Amino acid sequence: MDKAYDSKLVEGKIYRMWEKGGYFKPKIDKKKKPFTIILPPPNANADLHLGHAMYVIEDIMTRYHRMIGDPTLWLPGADHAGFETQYVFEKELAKKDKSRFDFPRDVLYKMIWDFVHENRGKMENQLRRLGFSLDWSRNVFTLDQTVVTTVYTTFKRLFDEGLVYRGLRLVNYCTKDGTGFSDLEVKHVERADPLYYMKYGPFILATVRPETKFGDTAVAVNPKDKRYKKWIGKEIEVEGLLRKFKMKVVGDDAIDPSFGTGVAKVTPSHDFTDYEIAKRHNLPMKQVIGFDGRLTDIAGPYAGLKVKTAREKVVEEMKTRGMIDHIDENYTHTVATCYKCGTVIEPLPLEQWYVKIKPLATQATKAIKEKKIAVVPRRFEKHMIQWLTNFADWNISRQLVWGMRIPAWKCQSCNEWTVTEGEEPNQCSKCHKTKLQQDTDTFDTWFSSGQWPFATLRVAQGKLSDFRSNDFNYFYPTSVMETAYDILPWWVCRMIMLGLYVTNDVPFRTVYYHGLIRDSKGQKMSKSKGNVLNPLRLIDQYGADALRFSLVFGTAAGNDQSISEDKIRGMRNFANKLWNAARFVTLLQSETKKGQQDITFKKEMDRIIHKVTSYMDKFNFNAASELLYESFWHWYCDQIIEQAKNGKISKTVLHEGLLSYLKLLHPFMPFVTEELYQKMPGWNGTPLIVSSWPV
RNA sequence: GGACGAUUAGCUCAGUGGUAGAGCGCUGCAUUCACAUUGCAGAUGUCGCAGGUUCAAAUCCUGCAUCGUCCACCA
Repeated sequence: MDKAYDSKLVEGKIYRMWEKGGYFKPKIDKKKKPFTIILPPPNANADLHLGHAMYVIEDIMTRYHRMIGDPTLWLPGADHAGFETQYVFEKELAKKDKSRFDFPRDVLYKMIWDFVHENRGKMENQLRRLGFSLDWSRNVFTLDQTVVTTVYTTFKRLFDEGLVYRGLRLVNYCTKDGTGFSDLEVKHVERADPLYYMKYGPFILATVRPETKFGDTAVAVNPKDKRYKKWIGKEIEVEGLLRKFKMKVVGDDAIDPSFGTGVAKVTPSHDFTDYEIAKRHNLPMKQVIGFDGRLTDIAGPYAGLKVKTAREKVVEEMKTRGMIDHIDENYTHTVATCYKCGTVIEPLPLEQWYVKIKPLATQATKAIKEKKIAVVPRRFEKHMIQWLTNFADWNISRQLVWGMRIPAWKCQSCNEWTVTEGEEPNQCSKCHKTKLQQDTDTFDTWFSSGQWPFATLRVAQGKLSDFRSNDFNYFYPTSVMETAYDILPWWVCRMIMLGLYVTNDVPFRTVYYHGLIRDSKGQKMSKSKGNVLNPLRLIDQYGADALRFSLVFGTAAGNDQSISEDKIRGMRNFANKLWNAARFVTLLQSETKKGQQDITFKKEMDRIIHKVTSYMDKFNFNAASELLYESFWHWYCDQIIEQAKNGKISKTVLHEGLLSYLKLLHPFMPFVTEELYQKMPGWNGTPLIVSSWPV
């Protein structure tokens, strides 16, 4: 054996041995309760980042349960990541001076498909480099036909039961990316913008968006506001930029008398509050901003201008015509922006598919409150219930090509929608006419990933070999969902809602949240900041075991952590310590002489085994790793090995102790422990990964 | 405006009722001893602040401060 542990010589070889040996596949035993984790599917076309390495917690659980004898499945997958991927692909197109509009839909789809599949293997090999014991024979892609069919079936059932409906309302629309979003994809940022006090008939009113004035259909005041009470219900005459026009005054509680002058213009097509006011007062809608982010014909000479330019021109013209009273230049407010590209989100009126959330969320909340799903750490239970209580109906339509096209066809005669489980209908379900046109939109990616736990396990449904068709019945509900807390509303809550709806059972019995990884200064890692640490580089330099151990050591569940290379180096040293302790033990000649401290040693070893096991069962991997590190280094190595040199501990007992440590440490540091286990004298030929946990 | 988290050794963080902990760093000593990716010895903290509960509080309660995160339609 070499004097130092060299991870490069070991990791590839060991992983191939595991994979070839089929050790990642569960041994199904109907009499035993399985342990199941579904890996949160990384984007198929993107490299892993350090955050993905936190899934090591799932590998720790998986390896532990495999060793205690549970039929254990950790199922891998890849996400087509609709919007994210199309966004990246469009950037690639832009480099070649092309855009998505240069290609027919099916050609574009094919191009993105190829793009994704060229990159897909990369991510999967990175998961292997981390040592993840995923059952690759069950690998699933979100666009696999069986998954698509499952998602379509759910959509149809939701539609048939009135839980999905077509609605025309204001949508969060990014005019740059050309798609609408759900509320969650909107990022609110604080910003300073001029607040224009403009003359509006008999009033002066404040607005940051004078360019939308062509879409005004009323003026609103608070009904309790004494200053304006007499105007409510009356019509006012306003000198506009285009012409003189008449405008109704309505009283509405949404108006805050203390803001501005207490008078607001109502632009129902471009403001959520105004839209609500319009609904209450039956006001017409006038769309002045188009989906291209330019003003429509309603804006007369300003038509065709982009919003920003239009605002400047409108303000300029109003200034020269004395229509602006004054401008508050120090006004700060929050603006809705696209979470991806930062463009200001325009609320625009658009017909979309919505999931009625209330009935689904009620079920989900009930399941959490009744402890059908345990939440680790506990504090996130409150977050989840808050989210479930506050969710608005979910817009699942996206104006994208990359994704599952919505299986809904609109009748050209009666305008009714026919929804199927994917097959093209030959007639309208209402009027039976045959001229139908499919919705051009695709599903929000989260609508499909929200069904991931059962969609993955149902993947075969009798179509493939037998052992897989029974997966759903055997492995569902899954044991643990382990993910970063930042996708709690996007993903976890939706999985619970859709899981309960479709399967009548929770999708997982426990949800464990890990924190985010930040750089050594505590800042969020991002490509633009240039502080991203590549997990592969760290693995190359320190070994996968060291990286893995440093991610769980000293990290409480749900807390963010700053990663530092110093820490990883320290854990590499620990792997090396393990290596050398094992080297020492293997160098010993076997003998049967008893040592006077043997009993005491065994007792302490038992205590450690018991403690670590109990920590594992309680999801306290941090405590387990610390106890193992501390006791192995400073007790087993510093004291026991020294005692063994003096004959106080027998060599047999020392050897047994080491075997226990290799087993206990295996979930955390699978490579070095496996390598050493197989080097131990008297190894019986069974790999450590499928050996039994010490008791 | 609301919610949540953090505040503990120089740095990064564990610890949730019973005499303050780890990693890294620091100081001194040790080198043909399994390991210098090492060993031995050592220093360092009124556990954010102020009250309260308790025989006992870093830990529970109340209030405050600072930092951070998420949410929220003030035009």
